[in-house]
Order: sequence, then structure tokens, then C-alpha cells
Amino acid sequence: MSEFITKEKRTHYCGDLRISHVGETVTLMGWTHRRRDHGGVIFVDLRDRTGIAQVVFNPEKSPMAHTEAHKIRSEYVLAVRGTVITRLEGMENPSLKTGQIEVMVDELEILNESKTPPFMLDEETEISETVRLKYRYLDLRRRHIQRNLLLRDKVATATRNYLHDQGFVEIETPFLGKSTPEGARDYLVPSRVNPGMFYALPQSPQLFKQLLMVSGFDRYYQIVKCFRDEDLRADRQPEFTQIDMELSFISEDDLIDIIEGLMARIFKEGMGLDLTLPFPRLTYGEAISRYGRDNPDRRFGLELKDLTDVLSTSQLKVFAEVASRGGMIKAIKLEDGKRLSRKDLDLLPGYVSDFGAKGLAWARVNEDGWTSPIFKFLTAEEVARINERMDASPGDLIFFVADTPKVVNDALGNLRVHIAEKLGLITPDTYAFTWITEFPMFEYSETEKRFMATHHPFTSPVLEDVPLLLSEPGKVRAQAYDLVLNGSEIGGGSIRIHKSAVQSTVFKALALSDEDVRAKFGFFLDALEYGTPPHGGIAFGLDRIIMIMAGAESIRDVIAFPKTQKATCLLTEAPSAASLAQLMELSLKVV
RNA sequence: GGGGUCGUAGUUAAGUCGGUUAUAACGCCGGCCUGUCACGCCGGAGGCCGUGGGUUCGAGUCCCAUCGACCCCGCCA
Repeated sequence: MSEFITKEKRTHYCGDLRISHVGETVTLMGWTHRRRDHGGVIFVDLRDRTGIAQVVFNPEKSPMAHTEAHKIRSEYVLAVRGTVITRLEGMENPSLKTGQIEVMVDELEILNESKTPPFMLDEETEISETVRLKYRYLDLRRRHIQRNLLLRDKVATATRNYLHDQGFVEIETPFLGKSTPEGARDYLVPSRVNPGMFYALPQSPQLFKQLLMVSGFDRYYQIVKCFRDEDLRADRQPEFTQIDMELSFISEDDLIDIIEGLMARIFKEGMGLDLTLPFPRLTYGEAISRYGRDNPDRRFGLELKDLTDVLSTSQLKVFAEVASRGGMIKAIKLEDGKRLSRKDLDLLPGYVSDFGAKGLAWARVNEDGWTSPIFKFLTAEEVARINERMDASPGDLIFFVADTPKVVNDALGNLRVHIAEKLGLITPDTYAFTWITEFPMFEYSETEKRFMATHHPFTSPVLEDVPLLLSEPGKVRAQAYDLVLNGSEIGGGSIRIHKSAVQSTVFKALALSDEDVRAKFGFFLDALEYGTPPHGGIAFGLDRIIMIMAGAESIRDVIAFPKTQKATCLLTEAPSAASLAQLMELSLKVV
């Protein structure tokens, strides 16, 4: 064991030293960020998770330490004792928090050596993600990613403190559970003691938290891992963390109040930011109509306008035909369209085709008409009405998509974000929260040929819509709400069904057979019959919240040990093959 | 399942129309240097051009396959 550590303790973190410490004897421990050997004096930038302090080895002040310091290389682990001194005049480093001072070392111990790291642990060079993930423990030494994880800790702590203040009880729910239908693909875990049987890892603790309401815990929360075996994206990992909660005897508005308080607390303690409350609300219908998506980015305009009524009788066949087949024509307007280069403009049809749009019409508005491939097919009156509805001025650029409502909204909803990003229309460091309410209870699935729950099958319908459950399920609104931040869904929840009769009706609307329902959640229906209080809840994607707060481009930058797009871990090389003995024990066959 | 971008020293990149010895910067190693802070100066080492096959007199470069990383569509109640 190191003599130094048994003899004396670390007294300060590197990044905490300030001019007020001058004159004090301090003991620091950390990693060698950089070494600058001037032949005589040697400088070392000593780094720990709080930052960097310059420590100085002077041959005249401490020959022993100076000699030892010659051995120091990148990432060596050091313990130093010395005196905090003011830097010589003109030698301050304003880019360091500790740049006013330095530590004149009188004793050094090299606690450990290090191989030369495979990449520089500075901020200057971008390292490929393959290399970063393989040496994740080194990547995690780098400042920006360490900052992200420290922010994550602050947010998690703020969440726990706030929720405890609000009377919430933290309760753990099982990871080894039962496969749930109507959702994402489950990760399965074979049961050794029950050959041929499988647990499923939870996609969310949904049923357990509702059972906790039945049990009377009243306010539950958990910061908990959830698992979904689906393909990954920049903002999606197969295991992710939710801030999960459930409350009894509350209305939708009560819950929204509590969550707005939570967000305010998170942003205050995480970033020192004061949010403006309450957050604006949009119904699902408004969101789709104005932004084309249920997760609108409201940091900029470019809203969608419906032109179906204007163009349904147009001479332009594509538009008229789409309208006659029940489709729609919508448009967005970009002020001062010249900001978009010819080349960027040419790429846009390809972009919207990703979302199924067969074309993208455009029009440049002039003093007297349009410059546009479709201009000659339109009457003066149609052009005038479009200009008016789009509130268009000369120089503006209008984009039109005509197709089924889904394609039109997808294409334009994504195009508006694409253009805004391209042109830098989004003010950085702004946080636009919006509640989306009144989601439809069901969506018709073409692949399954039946209605599916939009949120999940335990969501309560809006009470006045209950009579429509079986007759017109497509018209039923749910008491469900999402919280959207800067175009990302960061959380979603609902008031739940607490009456077993309503729950049975919803299962009927979903065309689930009694046997199916019984087998899958008979236990839950039973529980509903033992005095279930009215309740509701919500769950937040912690990773996504941190991602937005940190300005990270990928969810992987806010998770300590993330998976690649193929759901592998480059560090541990998981997943890996199991031995024959393991498989046999689990009664699994080798393919 | 589909579309796209990428893969060259430890790292980040360049590499022209297919041409002879594959460049640079940083890092690394050695030497010099007492005030630097991405220290500086001098010298040096370091390559399965992702892998396999093909075309060619000749392939880092062209073609095919394959592996891997990333972005997107589908998917993700």
C-alpha cells in the first residue's frame, strides 16, 4: 500500500483550488493530464473529476520530487503535497478555473503508472466512437462526457429530493417479470427451475406501479431501468432509464402541476435555469395539424397550413386527385427563401421521400405571382388565396405536399425541422416545453387489422367518450398526455382505468379475447376489483432529458456504458455465446 | 428487413486519372531547454491501407462479397 495514502489524506480536489487557498499546504491526488518539462522546472496538469490544477516541480525547492517527476508520463496517477502559491504576474491562465494559483510540490509519489492511452484525453480531437467505446473507461475520463454524467447525477438527485418533498415513496419493482403484449419486443430470460418458461425484462413497471396504488402507497416513484428489444437510434438504447411515478386521487391537472414543479427543480439544480411555468398545452389534434407531429419542436415557426379546400378543385391533377381520394394538401412557408441554396433545395424532395412523399412542390413568391413549376396550373384566385393563407410576402418560399394525411404530416413535420436545422433557425440554449393532451385512445393498425392502444390499454378514456368505446373506437380520446421538449417526447403518462368494467370494455375494443386477457393480466383485473383508487401517472426518459440539457447529439454520450447500434457492448463484447452446459441447464436447444 | 455515409501509423486526417519509396499533424521514444500551460527546438521509431476474392503488367485507388461503426425508414403501446 502506498506510504503516502496511509500517511496522509487527500485534502482538496484539483479543480476546487482558488486564490483563497494561497499559503495552505494541500495534498492532491489525480491523473497526469499533461507534463511540460523545461529541463529545469517541470509543470504537470493534475486532473481529477473536478478539473485541473497546475503543480510545479522546482529542482531548487525540492530536488527529490523533481527527480521523481522526470518519470511522469500521461495518465500516471500521482499524489502530491505542496503549497498553494499565487502565480507570478503575467503567468495566470484564464482558461482554467484554478489559473490564478499553482501548487509548489515538496513531495511526490507516483501511485501508479499508465500505458500510453490509445487516444488523447483532451477535447481537441474527435475520436471515432468505435475506439471510444472500446476504451470507455478512458473516454469517461474526458471532460465533456464526465460533465454529462455529473449533470445526470445532479438531475437524479434533484428528482429524488423533489419527489420526497412531495410525499412520494420510492419502491423497487421486479426486473424478472411477465411478458406483456401490446408493446415493444421483450427481452426474455429463461427460467432454469421452470424448463421452457421465460421471464421478460420490463418495458416499464406499468402494472406493478398501478398495483402499488391498489395497495395504498398513494405516491410512488422509481428511477428505473427499462428494456425494449427494438432497433436502436441516436436517441434510443435497448436499456434506458425512466423516472417512473404513479399517484392516487389526482386529476390530469394535478399531475401536470407536480411535473412542472419537477422540471423547474431539475433545470434549476442541474443548470441554474429558471423555467417559465406553466408550460403551454396543445391537443394532439392541434399538434398534428400545426406541426405534423405529436412531438413538435416549438423553438421556431414554419407551421403547417392546410390548403386542401383551396386546391381540391384545382386544374393541377395531382392535387385534385389526392383531395378526391380523401387525402390532403398542406404547405409550409419559409420567409426569405433565398437563404436556402439551390443545392439544398434540390435535396429536399429526396428528404421528404424518406417519409413516403412522392413529390415536393415549391413556389417562390414574387410581387406579381410565383416562380414555380405549378404556377401555370393555378388560377389567379387560387394563388391569391394561398398567399393569403400562408401570409406570404415577396421572397418567401412555399413547400407543398399532397398525399394521405399521415404522409403529408410526416413529410412536412420533418421537413420543417430539417430546414430549421439547416438554416440555424433554432436559438441554442432555449427550452420549449409543451404538453400534448387528448391523444386518441386507439389507432387502427393496418398490419394487425385491428385497433391498438395509442398509449397502453390501461389508459382511461375521456369520460364523455366512454359510450363510444365499442361503437366508434377511432373517436375516443384518452386522458393521456406527453411532455415534449424541443421536439423530443421526454415523458408520457395517463390517468388509468380504475374500474374493472371499463377495463374489460377497452380490452373488447382492442379485440383481445377473454382467454388472452385472462392469461396475460387476469391478476391485474382481479386487483382492480378490490377497491382501486382513481389514479394516474407518468414516466420520463431520463437519458433524453439529460441529452437535451447537455446538448448531446447522441444518447450514448449521457450513458456511462452504452450499446452500439447492433446492441453490442464494444468494451465487454456482450452479448457472447453461452456454453453448452449453460444452455442445457436452461433447457435451451442449440440452433 | 430496407436506404445511406464511413473504414489508411496509437489518434485524426490527406492520398489526383490505377503507376514505382503511402503523406501530414498530434501522440510515442531519445536528446536539449528554469515559467510553461495544446511549452519550444533537434533527432527517431511506427503501416495486414478493415477482411476475403476478382479485374489489371500493376490496386489504398476499380468491381464483388463480407465484417464493423454511425445516420435514417420500418419498428419503438
